[in-house]
Amino acid sequence: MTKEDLRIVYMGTPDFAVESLRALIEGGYNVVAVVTMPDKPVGRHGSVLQPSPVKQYALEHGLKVMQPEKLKDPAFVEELRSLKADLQIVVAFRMLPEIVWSMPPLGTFNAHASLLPKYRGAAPINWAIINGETETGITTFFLKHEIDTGDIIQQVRIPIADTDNVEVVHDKLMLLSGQLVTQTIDNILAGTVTSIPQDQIKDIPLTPAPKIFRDTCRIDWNQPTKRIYDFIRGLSPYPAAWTTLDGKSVKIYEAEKEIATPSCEPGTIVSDGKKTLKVATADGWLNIKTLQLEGKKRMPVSDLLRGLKIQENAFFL
RNA sequence: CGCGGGGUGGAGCAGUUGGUAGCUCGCCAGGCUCAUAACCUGGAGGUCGCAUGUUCGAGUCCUGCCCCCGCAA
Repeated sequence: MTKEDLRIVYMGTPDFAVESLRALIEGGYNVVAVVTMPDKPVGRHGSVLQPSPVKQYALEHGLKVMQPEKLKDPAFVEELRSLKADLQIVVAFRMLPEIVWSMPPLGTFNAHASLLPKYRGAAPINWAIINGETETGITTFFLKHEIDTGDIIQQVRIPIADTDNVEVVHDKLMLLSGQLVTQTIDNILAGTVTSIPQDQIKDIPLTPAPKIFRDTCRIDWNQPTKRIYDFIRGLSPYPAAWTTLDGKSVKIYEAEKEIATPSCEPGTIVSDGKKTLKVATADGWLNIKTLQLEGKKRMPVSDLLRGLKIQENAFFL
């Protein structure tokens, strides 16, 4: 079978998933349909429905788009079956029922943004950075019942620099995932795939990467500098670590570590009123560089300090 | 029609009960200095988001619209 004959159904939703779809289309693969989330309201006020990034790309390229409300819906399953796909590929989508992933003869594989079995779950990039990992990567694996536990096909790894935030790592992995997806297909076609069960990989702590909610993003200034530093970059630019000042929320996007013994309570703000604003932690300081006050735009600390007068004993909570 | 904050010279903000705009910076010119995110002097730059009204007169009040942001999804 050649790649032109191979009938592929692609499933994905956000920007991250567009890159792999693009790699397929530009690589001349035969994508017979794209499955993505139904249009959802986006934004503050309206009930305006937004198509997912994957749907937008698919439409621009004249691909068939399916947006089932429920993946177990018989009508959807029937339509999927009628496509006679040989292979299904999932990137940043959602949990699939067995009836769907077990359908194609060659199976269904997923590209996941971590070095499985580490960081199984919805937010692998965030958690890898939050936990101070120095490397991560992309893993392709065949789907099975439990999420992100399938047999591993291929992996690529990249280093995480101490200064990388989610945006940087996300973009790198996004590009890599496109390459790995096409490589994986080629290997499947060539019959050179030897997938290995994840439980054969020993001596690795199974750090989970669950979906992140707002409560999780609140900064605890009683933590050590390094922990908070990783926490901030692991949530930047989205969903963003936050704290409060005078009862208002403040998102912090960028900070620098400063080693120096704190002489005051964690959370205490020290500022020269011009260029710098630093906060005491359990064992040092964090020099805040970029932040955003509730109702304001994101801005550098120096901009903020031109207008806002920090009080003498101000502190973050 | 989900709740809320905001749109004022290049940046961030003030502007009291309506009477044509101010602060901290930046910028330009000059001065001082070995030097500085230093200091001094002078200067340019705003039809106060848009459009309607009310008024002798509106950034400041009414109405409509556009845009930005926080929460919630």
